[in-house]
Amino acid sequence: MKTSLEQIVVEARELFREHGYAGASMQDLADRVGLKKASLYTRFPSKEALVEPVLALTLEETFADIEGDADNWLANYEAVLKRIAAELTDRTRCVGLHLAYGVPADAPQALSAVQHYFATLRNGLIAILRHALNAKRAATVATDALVSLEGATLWVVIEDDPQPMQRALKNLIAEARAFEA
Amino acid sequence: MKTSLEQIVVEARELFREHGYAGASMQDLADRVGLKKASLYTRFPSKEALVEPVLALTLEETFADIEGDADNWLANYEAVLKRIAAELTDRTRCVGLHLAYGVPADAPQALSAVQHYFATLRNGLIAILRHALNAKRAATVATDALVSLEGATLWVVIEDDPQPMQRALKNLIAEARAFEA
DNA sequence: CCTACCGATCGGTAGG
DNA sequence: CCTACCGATCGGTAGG
Repeated sequence: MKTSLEQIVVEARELFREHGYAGASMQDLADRVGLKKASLYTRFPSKEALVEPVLALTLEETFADIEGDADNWLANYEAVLKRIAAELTDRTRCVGLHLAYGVPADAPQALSAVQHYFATLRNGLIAILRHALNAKRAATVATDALVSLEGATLWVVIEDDPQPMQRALKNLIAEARAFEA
Repeated sequence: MKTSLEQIVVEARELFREHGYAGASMQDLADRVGLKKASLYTRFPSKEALVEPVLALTLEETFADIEGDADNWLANYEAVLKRIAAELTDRTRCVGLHLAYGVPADAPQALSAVQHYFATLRNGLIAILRHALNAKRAATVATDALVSLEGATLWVVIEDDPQPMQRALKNLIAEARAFEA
């Protein structure tokens, strides 16, 4: 059975999420997808080059089937937040955050992939919120929404406690409902 | 000049903060403190054993000169939150969060040190808040305060933007002031 | 897509 | 507190 690119990216994401950039090894990745390590290098030129597709896939999943210009912005906003929260709770850690913390300064491609990931995530939320808020307010609300969801992963990681995440999600949704004039 | 234990712990913390558990190497640590790697092992039996003192030192700094039973709880609460926020902004990353994400499952001493760190941090905040709130409410408020401060490190790390952290701090302090009857 | 290998580095230890 | 070393593993490559 052929090993697809997506299969490799999915497994790489799992490794980055669990072990961080430094802790994820190309040998582990090869074992997971059933290839020899050298064969990975026919698809990806380096470990660093895996970061961009890993985060691109995650963005795709987060915004799949979200119509940015529909006027049911509240439903879209709720859907995206719920997806993010569910992902962080089910998978325990946030790949993006783990990479933001762990990608070394001498991996510029990976660094900019991480920046782009969070910028796109935030911009996606801003675009939805713009239907109810002005630009400045939408930016603040989107930024703080990501702050509380990412921060809440802490308790999932260390105590296996999803309650802070659920509380954050509930508060964010309640806040958004109040925006509807 | 003798290399003190504290010097080693301080530098180990810097390495864990910057590179995470897996990315921090004992050789780097030895170079930083001016010892040969083997000499580190006369003080600490393993890399894993560094985690506990690193986090203990951080807790000490966070709660230094805070009198838990004074009735100026609001000043204490503000002081502790400001210290945490300043530390996270100045040093860019949170050691505790980086370790929470990165400590491997086969390092049980380190894992429990991380759990203990966040439990103690939260309990310290709860003890202060108990002067104004009941137990359940104090626990929720303390947990969510840590969530927003830790989450705000994201933007410090990736965009070098301290504003979400400042906003989180301001909101938490405003919230606390409202608790005063 | 493989076998086989590279130099570098990892955490940790022997022995003084 | 050092020199010198251990086996294991790292990211990556040569050559087919």
